[in-house]
Amino acid sequence: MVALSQKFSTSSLKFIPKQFCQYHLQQIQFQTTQPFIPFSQLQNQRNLLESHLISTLNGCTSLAQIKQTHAYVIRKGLDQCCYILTKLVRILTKMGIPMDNYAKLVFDQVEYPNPFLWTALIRGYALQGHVKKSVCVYSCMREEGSLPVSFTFSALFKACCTVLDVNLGRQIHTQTILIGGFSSDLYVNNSLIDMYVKLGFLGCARKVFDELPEKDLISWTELIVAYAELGDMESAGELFDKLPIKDMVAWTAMVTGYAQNAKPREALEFFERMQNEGVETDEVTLVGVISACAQLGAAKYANWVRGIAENSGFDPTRCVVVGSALIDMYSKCGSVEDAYKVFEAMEERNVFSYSSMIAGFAMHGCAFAAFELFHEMLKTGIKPNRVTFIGVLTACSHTGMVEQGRQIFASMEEEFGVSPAVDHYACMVDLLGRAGCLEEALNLAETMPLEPNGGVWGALLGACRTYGNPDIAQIAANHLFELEPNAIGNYILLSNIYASAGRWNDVSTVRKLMREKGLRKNPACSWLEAKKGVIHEFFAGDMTNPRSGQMKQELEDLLNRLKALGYQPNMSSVAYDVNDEEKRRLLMAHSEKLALAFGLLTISADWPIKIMKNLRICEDCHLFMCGVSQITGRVIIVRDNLRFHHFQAGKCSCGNFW
DNA sequence: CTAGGGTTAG
Repeated sequence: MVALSQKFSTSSLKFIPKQFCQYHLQQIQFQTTQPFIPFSQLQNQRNLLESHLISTLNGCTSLAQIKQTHAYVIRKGLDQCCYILTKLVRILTKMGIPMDNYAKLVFDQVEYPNPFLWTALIRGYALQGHVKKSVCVYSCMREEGSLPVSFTFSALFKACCTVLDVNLGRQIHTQTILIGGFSSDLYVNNSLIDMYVKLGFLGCARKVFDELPEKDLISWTELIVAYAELGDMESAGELFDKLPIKDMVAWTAMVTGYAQNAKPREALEFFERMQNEGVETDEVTLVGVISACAQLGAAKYANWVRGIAENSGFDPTRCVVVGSALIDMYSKCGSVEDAYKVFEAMEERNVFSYSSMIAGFAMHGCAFAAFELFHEMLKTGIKPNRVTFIGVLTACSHTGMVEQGRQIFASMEEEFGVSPAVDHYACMVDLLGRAGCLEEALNLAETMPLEPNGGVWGALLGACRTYGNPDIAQIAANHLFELEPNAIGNYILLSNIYASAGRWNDVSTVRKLMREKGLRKNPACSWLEAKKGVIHEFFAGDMTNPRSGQMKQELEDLLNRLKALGYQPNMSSVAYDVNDEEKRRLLMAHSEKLALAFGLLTISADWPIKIMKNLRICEDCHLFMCGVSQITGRVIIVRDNLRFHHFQAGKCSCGNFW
C-alpha cells in the first residue's frame, strides 16, 4: 500500500495517534445508589438504546436533527460506539454534508475505529467525488492495521468509476488479491466487474466474471447490460438464455437493452414474454417499455402502456420517472395535448419532467408554450440543465425566434452556469440558418470555440437546402463528408441542392461519389396509422396497394381543386433532370402523398390523419398538405424524421420553419 | 455494500 499512500498526499488528513481517550473515563460513573443490575441485562439495555439511536438517525431529515441526535449519543456515553457512528457518517454522506465538515471530525474522536467506520468514511469521500482522499483514508486504515471488508472495496471501485481512473482501479484490484480472502467474494467481484464495464474494459470484466467460481444473478446481469450498452444484443441474449433463474432486473435489462438499441418491437416482445412468465413489473421496467412505445410512435401502443402503468401501481401522477417517460412518449406519438395532461396531473415534477415537456412543445411547434413552461420551471427553483436548453433553443429555431434564441444562448452560461456544448452551437447554427442568416450561421460554425461536429454542419446544410445556397452548402458538405463519410443523407441533400439550382453537372459528381463509396439511397417510406391502430406502409412510387387506382384518382382530384386556388407543384423538390411532366408525376407518387390519399379514403372525417415518414417531408408535399387541410377541413398530422407538422385549415404548426 | 431507469440534435 506504500505506493498508494505516496501517490496521494496525506497532508489534508491527519490521523492523530490514539491515546487513551479521556472522554472514556469521564463517562464512567459509579452510581452506588443504583440497585445491582446483572450484566446481561445491562447489555440488553445498551442494545435497546443503540437500536433506538439508529432508528432516530434514520429518521433525521436535517443537519440540525443530526446534531441533536449526535449530542444525545455523546451524553449517553456512546461516542466510541462504531456501530452508531458508522450510521451517523452514512447519513451525513447521504445528505451531502462535506466529509471534512463533520464526518471526519466525528471519526477523529474515535480511538479504535472498526473496519465499518473506516469504510463509511472511505465511501463518503468517494461518493462526494474526493477519490484521492478516499484512497488516502484506505492507506491510513491499512497502516493502522485494520483489515478491509468487502464493501470497502466496492466503495473504492465506485470511486474509480466516477473519476474514470482504470489504473487506480487495477491497483485496488491487485490489493484485493494481495490481502486474500476476497477472490471469490461476490460483493467485491461484482463491483469490480461493474467498474471494468463502466470504464469500457469489457474484456477485463469478462475475465473476472469467467474466473469467478460461483456467480450470482448480479454478476450475470452486469454482463448482460454491458453487452447491451455496446449494442451487442445477441451476446446479451445468449447470456440471458443461460441464466438458470431470471429476476425482474435481468428481464428489465433485456427490455431496456432492446429499447436503447432502437429495437422497440423486440423490447415489447420481451416484455410480453416477461409478463407471460409471471415476472413482476416495476417503474424501471415500465420506463423501458414506454421508451419502446415512444419509438413506435403509435397512439395504440401509447394508450396500452399507459394502462399498464396505471394498473401496476406506478401511476404517472405519483411516479416522476414514469410520468416523464409518458410525456416524452405522447409527444413522440403525436399528441402534445395528452403529454401535457400527464404533465399537469403530476404531483411532483423535476428537471426531467420539465425538459421533456419543453422538448415536446418544441417538437410540435408550440414555441410560446415551451417558453412559458421554461419560465414556470425557473420560478419553481428547478435548475435547467443542458438538455433543457436544447429544448428551449429548438423551440426558438422551429419558430424563427432568432432574438429570443440569442438571448437564451447568452444567458446559459451567465445566468445558469451551463456552458454551451457542441449541441447548443448546433442549435444556434440551426436557428440562424432556418431564419435565413446563412452567412452568420457559417461564421458561427467556423469560429465557435469547440470543434464543430456533424450536427453543426448538418444544420447548415439543411438551411442551404431551404434557401437554395449551393456555395455554402458545398463548404458544409465537405466537412460532413469527412466527419461522416457513410451518412447517405448528406450526399442526397447536397445533390438536391445542386438539382434545385439546375447545376446538373455537380449533381452527377455527387452521384458518382456515392457510387464510389457504395452508398445506396434509403427508400422513402411513410406509414399511416388507422383509427384502430393498424399501420399501413407506403413506399414512394409504389403502386402495389390494392386501392392504388382510387388513391391516384383522389390525388388528381385534389390537385385540380388546389390548382384552382393557385397551387403550383414545386418542381425544385425533384432531384432528377427530367421534363416537367415527369417531375409532376414523380411528385404525386411521394410516399406521404400516397399515405394521405389512403387516409382520406379510409378514415372518417372526425379523426385526424396521422402519417409518419422516415425522411424529411419535402417542400411540395408540405405545401400540398396545407392546401388539402384547407379544402377538406381535415386535420393532418405528419411526423417526419425531425418533428411534427399539424396541418389544419390551410396552415401548418411549423409555420414553414422545418 | 454489488445488477436494470426518464429528457437532447441536422
